[in-house]
Amino acid sequence: MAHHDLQITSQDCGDCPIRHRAVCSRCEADELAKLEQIKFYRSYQAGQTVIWSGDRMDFVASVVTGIATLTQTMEDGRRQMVGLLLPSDFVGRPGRSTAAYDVTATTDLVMCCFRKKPFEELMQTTPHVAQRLLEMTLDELDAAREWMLLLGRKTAREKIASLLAIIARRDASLKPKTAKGGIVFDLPLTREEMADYLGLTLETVSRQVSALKRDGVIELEGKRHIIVPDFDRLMEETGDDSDGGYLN
Amino acid sequence: MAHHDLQITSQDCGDCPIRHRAVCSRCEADELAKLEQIKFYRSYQAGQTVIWSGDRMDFVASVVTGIATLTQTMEDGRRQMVGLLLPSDFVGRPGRSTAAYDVTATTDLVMCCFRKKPFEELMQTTPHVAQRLLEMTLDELDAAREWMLLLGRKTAREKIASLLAIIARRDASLKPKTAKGGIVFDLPLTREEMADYLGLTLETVSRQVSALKRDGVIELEGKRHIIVPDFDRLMEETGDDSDGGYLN
DNA sequence: CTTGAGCCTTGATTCAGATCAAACCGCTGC
DNA sequence: GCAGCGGTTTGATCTGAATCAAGGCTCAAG
Repeated sequence: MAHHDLQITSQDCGDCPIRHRAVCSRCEADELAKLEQIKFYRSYQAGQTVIWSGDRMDFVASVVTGIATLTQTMEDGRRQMVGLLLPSDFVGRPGRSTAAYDVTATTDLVMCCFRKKPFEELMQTTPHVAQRLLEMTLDELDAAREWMLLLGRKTAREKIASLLAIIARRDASLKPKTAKGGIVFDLPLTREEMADYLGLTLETVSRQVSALKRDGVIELEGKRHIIVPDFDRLMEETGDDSDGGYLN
Repeated sequence: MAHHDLQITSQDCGDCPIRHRAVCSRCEADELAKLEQIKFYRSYQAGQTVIWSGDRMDFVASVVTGIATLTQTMEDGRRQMVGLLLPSDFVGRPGRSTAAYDVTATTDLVMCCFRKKPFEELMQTTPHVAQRLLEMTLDELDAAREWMLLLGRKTAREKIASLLAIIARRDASLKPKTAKGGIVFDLPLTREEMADYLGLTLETVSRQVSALKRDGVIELEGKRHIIVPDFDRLMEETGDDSDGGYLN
């Protein structure tokens, strides 16, 4: 309801950290100029709700920095995360006027927003935005289907290992290049959020993280900082095919 | 490997049963003519595999009649269905050269195929195909997220009720209009396929179907023919919000 | 009419993960 | 210094669905 969002000094798209990955990545200079005219930034603090499911939503947006989650909640409170939004990911759906999911900032978050109407018009006239959005949506659909296999058929231990592998990979693709021979990253999620992601309880998440630590698959520094001494070993624990099969 | 597909007499797009729902639904006469030039039909018998995951796939296609499934399989044989393809649904991904999932015909199946190269070129030149494909992909993504809630958080009974409701609804939207006061349809899936859809075992599926029957939520005629005397009652069993919330 | 294959149901038992319960850790604010 | 709180761990117990194991139904082929 109330927006606690801060206005941010407008920024040049040329300097944007997600310029080459987001929905605008295919745009030529003239298209970018048009986008720049209708864009505005919003910031949210960690823990804040960006939108509630069912609320009117008159903008679409890209995550610039920080992490947000998409969740669905049943009447009795059971929750399932259905999307984990990292920088460059897209929020909202052209052609839909209300939000279908709760969107929550899990870290401090900056989003680059476009009012929906102008954005939709722009999609009609500049094919590069629509093209890129289709590509991103297809990628998300693939990710959702991978996630369905995890939810439907994997054991608790495999689920945890899979989530760690996913975060490690995504993290690696954002960071320039970390020291080799041991992947290191911070969990951006609480145990409860991990549980909502994986379709488990937070107690089971905690137990299985401890078990992976006990078995030497991971090391912990504090509760959030993860060290993976042997990534292949972690991959074995995910239950996935060894050959990731990420061919085009 | 071997294709047991039959060639079908070419058909006029104007008479096509999915003309107004498939990826071609937005096309003008001239665009349709171009599509018509590169299309060809393929038929598969119930049970046949259309494509294996990892296989080269040089076409994309629409389901014209019949039902197909998308499934993922783990090395040890655990299977999860990740897509249920009804008439007008789209198969394949522009810009990808190998199949990501197993595609199987669960009933006799006719697909309208387009060679990938020409289809991709056509997408560049005729915006209506790309637009419609984006819309369909976004719909699929929403369905996948609904499915994730089901897999992660619903009980076996709720899963069965949800699947029956989904099939009933999809069925109703294809058929012109059935007699009111009691929805009636045939299950297009075996118990095992239902289990693969829901992340359950076939025994649990069988037990819960029996339980819903015992409790009067559904009636059975044979093993596949379902009668739903009170659709609201079935909806209560799904665990979903009563107000479907399907506002645009 | 019998046989067998595919599909389905039902029962007995087991077990992975949920639930219930307690306590711990690392903060922040006083 | 310590009270309080959010996040986390760990233990004990329970339970829903998996697993293991028979049979049953239907239909097609012999």
